[in-house]
Amino acid sequence: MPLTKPRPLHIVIFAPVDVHAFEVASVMDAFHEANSQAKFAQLYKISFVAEERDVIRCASGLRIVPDACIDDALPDVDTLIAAGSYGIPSPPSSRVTEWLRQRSAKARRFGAVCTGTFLVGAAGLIDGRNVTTHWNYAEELKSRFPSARVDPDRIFVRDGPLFTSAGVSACIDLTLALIEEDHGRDLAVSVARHMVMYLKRPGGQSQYSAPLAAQASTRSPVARVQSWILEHPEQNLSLSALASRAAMSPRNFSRVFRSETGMSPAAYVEQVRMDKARRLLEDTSLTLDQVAHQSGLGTAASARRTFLRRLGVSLRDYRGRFSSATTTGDEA
DNA sequence: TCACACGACCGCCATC
DNA sequence: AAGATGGCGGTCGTGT
Repeated sequence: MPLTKPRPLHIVIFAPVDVHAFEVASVMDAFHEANSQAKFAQLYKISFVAEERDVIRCASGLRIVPDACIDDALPDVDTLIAAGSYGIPSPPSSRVTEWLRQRSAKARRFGAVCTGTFLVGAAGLIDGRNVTTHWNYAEELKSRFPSARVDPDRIFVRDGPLFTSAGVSACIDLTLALIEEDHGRDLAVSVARHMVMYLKRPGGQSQYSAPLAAQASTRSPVARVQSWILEHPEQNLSLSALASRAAMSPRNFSRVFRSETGMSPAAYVEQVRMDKARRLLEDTSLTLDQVAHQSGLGTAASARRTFLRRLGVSLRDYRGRFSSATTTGDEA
């Protein structure tokens, strides 16, 4: 019976007319770098989509060919990203706004980089939401979408499943944050290093992307607890324990955590523990019981259940498949 | 494999 | 008055 690899997350990048080539390329490069850095298979499948199948002329004059157009079937979209154009994008066609609405509704998360926020806005997806965009167009965004809460000082804003980023190079910060959210801090650091980027930008707190901000000590109680979880996955991380660490009631902590991170405390804890366990399996020769304990997944038996549920493989099979000691060289 | 126990989540309402 | 917070209880998922 063939082993089930973790299924790659399908990233779909939509480009408008006069797109900033840098934004498309850097987002794709960062996800591609994550694939290269990972020792196992493919973490991300990336599709570049435009309204039509024709070659796109970017604002700079660079010409690129879309993988697909919006009429094509795109199975299992995990993350939908609308790229920005040079200046404020002209209002998208109703085909595009309808496509954005339908795709974002099915995606796990969606959003925009730079002035791409105008596109998701035109699709009605930022009403009542916290968003950002290129600082130069923040006022215009506010006037066009008065119900959206626009914060022009942020590099990256997350509001539930919706994410938006500031201009141009901030889309790399956004991508690093998404990678960290999916696969943990170590991979995000590694990708940032290879792209010669700061994982955490120097400067004010407001510049930090949301998941990365968990590193900072002066952030919200939730961010501090996230940081604690990352450093102590083996400890008691029950809802009540986390809530008391944040000096909140369990009910309120649960509520605030979800509103800030888009996921429940337990889901976040499990993701962090899985990430730790995967690294231990890949990089060490600890016994399965030791891996389970050190990652906070309990016993080898309970960790096995978690692995089967999340990845479809047992710990033993995962190590056999992905451990650096047994890498067969066929990953690509 | 099944039943039971427990914890997490979340809607609802009260309170601050 | 309105938003933030906390408690209760029903439901669901998971571990033993």
